[in-house]
Amino acid sequence: MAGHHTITETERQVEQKLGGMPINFVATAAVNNIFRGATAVRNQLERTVLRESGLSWTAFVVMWVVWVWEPIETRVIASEGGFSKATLTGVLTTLEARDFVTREKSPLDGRLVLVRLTDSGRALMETLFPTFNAMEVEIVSGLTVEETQTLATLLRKVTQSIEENDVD
Amino acid sequence: MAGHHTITETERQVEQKLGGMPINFVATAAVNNIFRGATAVRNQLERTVLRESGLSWTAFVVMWVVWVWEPIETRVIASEGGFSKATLTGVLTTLEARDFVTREKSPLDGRLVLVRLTDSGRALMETLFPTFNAMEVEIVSGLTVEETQTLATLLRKVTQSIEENDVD
DNA sequence: CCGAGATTGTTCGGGTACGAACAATTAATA
DNA sequence: TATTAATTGTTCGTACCCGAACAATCTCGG
Repeated sequence: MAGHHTITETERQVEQKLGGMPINFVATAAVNNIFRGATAVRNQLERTVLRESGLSWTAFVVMWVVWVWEPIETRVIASEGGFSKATLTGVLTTLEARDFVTREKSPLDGRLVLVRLTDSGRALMETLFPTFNAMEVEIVSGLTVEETQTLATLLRKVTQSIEENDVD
Repeated sequence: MAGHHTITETERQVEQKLGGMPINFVATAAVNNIFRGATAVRNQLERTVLRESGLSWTAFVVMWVVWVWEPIETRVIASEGGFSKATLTGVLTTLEARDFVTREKSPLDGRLVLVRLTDSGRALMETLFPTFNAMEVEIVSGLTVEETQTLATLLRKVTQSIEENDVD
């Protein structure tokens, strides 16, 4: 399913479209695969483990961060999860309506909102996370432990490099 | 900005939440980093090169696939891009309204729809892709060429493994 | 021929996803 | 202590994003 065309086939086509323009296909391949991998992983997890609980990927990430660090400020959740605060507002509203989390104003800083899991949310994560982790293991089962660690390290380098440049 | 908490800190918290349950943190780290990396890469490209052209990430991917392979059937675009056909319908409608692509029924199979770039769409890609590629190069600039290739290879393995299991 | 079954793109409904504008609150500065 | 500046979460508008249901179309056994 991963693409009907081979890589060299695609490269040949692109080179032809651009005449002699120098294109770095190694960089293109890496970026392409990051995104294709992320989509595949996300869809796989949403279609299997998350399906029965009715959580989207993002909702699960929010639940996980809150579960580990509660009480936690919303700005930290957004930063930790890698999405915007506007997105987080919507997801938190959904999770609150399903009685998985609660929102409360910080007593020390009126601008901040603290998020906690409800008992029901905590119970969900205690059964969901082990199942989720089992699927994560299956997802990287084609890689050795060393390769899995290398993958994580390389991706962390890319992410850090982007986020450092962002500050400029 | 990539997370206020260190990895070991998080692992300690999770282990405490789950008592003695065996969790594979290497798999978790890999999956986390795939997704954080993809989000960072996508946002970076959307905020820089894609911004001025008014294309979203997905719209660009569609444009790119069509540019390389036109005329192309919509089902191939969806498969190649890694998103659902429902998503593609919406994106194609947007791109058609902006006069970047055209849709036409296949003369051989009435169920299929063939997509092509307009002259305007082709002109856009010819100037946009080199710029896009330059940013891709910058994104992986923290990695050596060998590391970049390794990253692509490992991600391809993960994606393939998922998509092979999907068929079952 | 023909009807059951498979395939394709669209529609629909609900849930993200983002930037920009906003009001509330706190911090910084004179 | 005022007044400006910075920070935070929400709202708004627009654009994805997916699964499920659907109509149109093709396939293939009989």
